[in-house]
Amino acid sequence: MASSPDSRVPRMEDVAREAGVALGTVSNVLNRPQKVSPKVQAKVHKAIADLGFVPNRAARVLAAGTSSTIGFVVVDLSNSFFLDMTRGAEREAALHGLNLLLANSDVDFNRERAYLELFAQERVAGVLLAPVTTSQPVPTAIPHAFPLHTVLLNSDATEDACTVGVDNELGGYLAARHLIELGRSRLMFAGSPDFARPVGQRFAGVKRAIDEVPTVGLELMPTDEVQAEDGRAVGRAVLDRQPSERPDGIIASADLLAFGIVQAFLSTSEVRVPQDIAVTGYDNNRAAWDSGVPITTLAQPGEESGAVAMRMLMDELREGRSHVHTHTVLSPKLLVRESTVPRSS
Amino acid sequence: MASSPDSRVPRMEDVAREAGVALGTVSNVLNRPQKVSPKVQAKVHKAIADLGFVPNRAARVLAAGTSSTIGFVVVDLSNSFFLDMTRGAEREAALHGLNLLLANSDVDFNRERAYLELFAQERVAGVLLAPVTTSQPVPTAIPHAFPLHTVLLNSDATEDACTVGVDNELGGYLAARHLIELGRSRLMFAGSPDFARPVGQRFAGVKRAIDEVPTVGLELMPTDEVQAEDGRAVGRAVLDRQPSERPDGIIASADLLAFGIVQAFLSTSEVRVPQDIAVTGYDNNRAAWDSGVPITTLAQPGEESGAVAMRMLMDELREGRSHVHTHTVLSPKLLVRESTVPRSS
DNA sequence: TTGTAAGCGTTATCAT
DNA sequence: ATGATAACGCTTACAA
Repeated sequence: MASSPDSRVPRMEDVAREAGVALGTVSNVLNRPQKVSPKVQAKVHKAIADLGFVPNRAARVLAAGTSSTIGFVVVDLSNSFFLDMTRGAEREAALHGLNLLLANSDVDFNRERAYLELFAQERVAGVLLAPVTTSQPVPTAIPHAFPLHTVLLNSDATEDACTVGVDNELGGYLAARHLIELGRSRLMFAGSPDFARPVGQRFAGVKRAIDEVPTVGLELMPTDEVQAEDGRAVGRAVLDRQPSERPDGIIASADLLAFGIVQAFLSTSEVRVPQDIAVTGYDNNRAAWDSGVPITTLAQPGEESGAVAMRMLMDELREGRSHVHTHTVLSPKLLVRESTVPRSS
Repeated sequence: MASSPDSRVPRMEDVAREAGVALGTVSNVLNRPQKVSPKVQAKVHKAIADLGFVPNRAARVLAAGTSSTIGFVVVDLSNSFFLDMTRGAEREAALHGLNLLLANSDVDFNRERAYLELFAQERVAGVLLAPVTTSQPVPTAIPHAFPLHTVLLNSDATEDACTVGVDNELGGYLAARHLIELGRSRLMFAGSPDFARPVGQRFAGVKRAIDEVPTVGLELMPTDEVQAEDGRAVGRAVLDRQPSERPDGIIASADLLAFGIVQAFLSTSEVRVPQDIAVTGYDNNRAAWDSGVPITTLAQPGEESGAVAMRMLMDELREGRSHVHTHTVLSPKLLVRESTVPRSS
């Protein structure tokens, strides 16, 4: 048998023949409809439908030298902050006829690099990167010397790329300020400032707020990670102390951490939240929503980050050589819930 | 100016020249290393590194006619069941040198179709699809007559494609059976069997269990959606009744629903969970984990679904014309937690 | 291993 | 609009 006689994938040439027009006309119908009369367009579209023609993007990218897809490498899709970013980016991309493809690095630096490499090979128009964060100042932005237009999300300003970040120092400050205004004076910060750069920044903000009020003290309670389990450990450690030795306000560096802390307290009747100890989280992570006691947190503008980043990327693509990297810093918003202020009803 | 004199993107030809070998040899080094001597390979790799050469996949796909990337269109990445699928699929793909790109349809049928179309245009090797579920028997599997190898996840068997699903009827049965064995006899099913096919199947399973025991009654409590808010509404409705009119066991068709129900009960002291009313959820969704009272649920094998689906897809790709669609049904597992059985300690 | 060359399915340009 | 044709960057086959 020479080759299956059936169903070869139709090409533009086949569509042209079927519609009785020139190949170039089919291409025009698809890419520059305004250059083709409505009657001819109709014929072409009918032929496309009849044949089940699906344009070949590989050929398109190769010939045109440009792609209309954007790649987004995300550090952790299970965190709603990052998932929200993809929503914002996607919405913005759709407005401009761009497609968004996702890759989950899952907090694995090697996978992050592999996906960036993949997108580079695919010659996507550009990439959005919410990088694996470490305690390093700059997250080793773009791996190879390849001209891959990249916007960094949830990142600090760097010379290598446009960035959009959230003011973590401010977030820490707002959390501490909130507790201080509620009259708390023995604060505890749960989390390790060295764990990741954002955590260190939040801690710095907390310290700034504390330094403004001499009567307020701060204690650091390091944790291994920032999961609920680590929070429960913190909670138990606090419960093991004499009541007079306990803090009256805890600033957790992540929602899941706060969640675990609250959970540990709720499992006993020794400590009431927030009456005895108020607790704040960070991220407004839906995975920690609606816990027994809703947790006061700092909402990170996820969708906005994604949308802003996508716009910055489009600017960069449009500007070409004359482009100068820019940096946007968005502000977190304090969401007061029952873990710091009892329900008023 | 003719064209920017600087940094043109290097091609294989440039690598070949730099390394002092033939173009075909560079291609071989990349695709069939065993055909090239180690010494030459080293030279080529050095040239690739020096030039910062990044192979062009568009050209590769076009020339070879095959791609090594798989597209995965996911209905709802915020549900950990589906996110787990992507992890399983990715792990399996990586084992065989395939890349996995994600697209989030976000429960939007139009976006689902658009992404499938995109993957078809990209000529990916195949696609995995966790479709938007409706109450229709078959989720209008593959949109166009294009030969896009597709495996459906979280789906019932269909003639059009390979599928891997989870036995929802069994899940409903196991949940009801569990409550019955705990001595509950006035059961309530929260959720609308018509909302989506899986819900209807879970309800059928519940009925089967109920029918096996004449002394147990079942009541249906429809909801609009399956979110925490709908659960709170169910909880309030139950609380509004006389205690004697209340169920002693509630089977929620989703974790968030169960979550809302439990929350409503916890906010009063009228009903204790599980002593007065036991509650089960469905999905083992991490978004509902670690609630005040951990919720008994049916864990869906997410990672396994993804891995199995990817393997089925690879079989399909390998078998070509002789392929016959197959169907796998995985079983959910009952995870007993405190919303049905009080902590033993 | 080399060197050559025929595709792969588009885009884009040209004169008609 | 047409018809023809040169890219685009790679894979693959072939003869040397």
